[in-house]
Amino acid sequence: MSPKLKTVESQASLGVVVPKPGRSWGGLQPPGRVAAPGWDLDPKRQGRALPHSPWGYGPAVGGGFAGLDFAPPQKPEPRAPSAHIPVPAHRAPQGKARPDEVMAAAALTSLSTSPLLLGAPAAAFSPEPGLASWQEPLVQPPGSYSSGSSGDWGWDPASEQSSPCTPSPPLPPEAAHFLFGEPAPRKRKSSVQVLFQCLWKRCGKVLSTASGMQRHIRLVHLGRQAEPEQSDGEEDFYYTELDIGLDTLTDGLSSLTPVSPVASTPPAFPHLELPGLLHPLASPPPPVLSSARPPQACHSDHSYQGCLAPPRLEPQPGTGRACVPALPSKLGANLRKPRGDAKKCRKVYGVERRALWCTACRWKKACRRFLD
DNA sequence: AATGCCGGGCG
DNA sequence: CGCCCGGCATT
Repeated sequence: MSPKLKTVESQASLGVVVPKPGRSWGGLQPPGRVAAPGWDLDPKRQGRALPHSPWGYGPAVGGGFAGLDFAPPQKPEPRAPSAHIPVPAHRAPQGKARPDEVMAAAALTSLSTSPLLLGAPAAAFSPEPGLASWQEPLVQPPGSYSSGSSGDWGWDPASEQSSPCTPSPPLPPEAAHFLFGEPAPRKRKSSVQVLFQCLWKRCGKVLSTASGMQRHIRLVHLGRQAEPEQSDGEEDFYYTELDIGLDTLTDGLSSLTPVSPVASTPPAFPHLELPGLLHPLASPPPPVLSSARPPQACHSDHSYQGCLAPPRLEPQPGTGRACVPALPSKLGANLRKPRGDAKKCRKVYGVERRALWCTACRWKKACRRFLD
């Protein structure tokens, strides 16, 4: 009879995705990245049936939500946000190393633990090379501004108005650390920064810690005040992780080749909470470019991981294109937009996870999540 | 071939 | 409107 049973899909996605009435965006992402579990769907024809359980990422997660009748997800196993990345506690100096090696090792060890050599921030990371350390208390110098929000920073593309430039101090060294790499100075290579992005409809807030994100969701969206302890874990459902290739960032930031002259208005990436750094585009003329703002860490290509354009960076649809100073709007020309090179939902999530795309993308419209 | 998305159709 | 897709420009 009916050729396509699209209703099935929509219901499936909506039903599953929306634990609460009124919310429709179901950009939920399985814990951890791309586990791409049982999506045995055929992206081609097939009426794009969704996988049997869009968010049932395997039993490992506790299989809380596989059906339509799902209730607020069972706490899917306290997702240790960045617990993956097993950092060997320490490369224990081998007993039988050559003397010089031992020396080197010793030197390194002392280096990494000596506060003196590291300047101030020593306090920020525990002696134990830890993710744990940065996850929570990071970005918070012992005695300085410790406002209500206990230690997670974040920036909020959507509710920008709140305070684009929170009265924040010059940017403590810790922050720099955070920006440029990892919390702990060691653990150099192939590092991945994990951020947490709120998936609530028009929010998109990004925080550095899962706990912070949970709190955000709990308070702002769920309107609860409950103690985190007695949370039922529903918040988990409303945010996702963003992986950010730090290497990319570091590269970009440190070795800024004097390229990308004008126009290139790359999406600022999340951690640039620095008031001035943010909004290279939305803000008026660059108040002189002293030596300040680096062109930006990534202006194209492979660095998209670090450039996940924060959803909705633009101030308002109404104001028209206040940004993009140059670019003599060749709009007159019927030409389409040159096709921004920002990675769109499709690329980011892949066809298989179409359900995670923004609506626009799903409808084959201009992507609204990763604006150019 | 894959992507991004305009233009347009349908309920 | 929301939703979807044909089809075309781009990559």
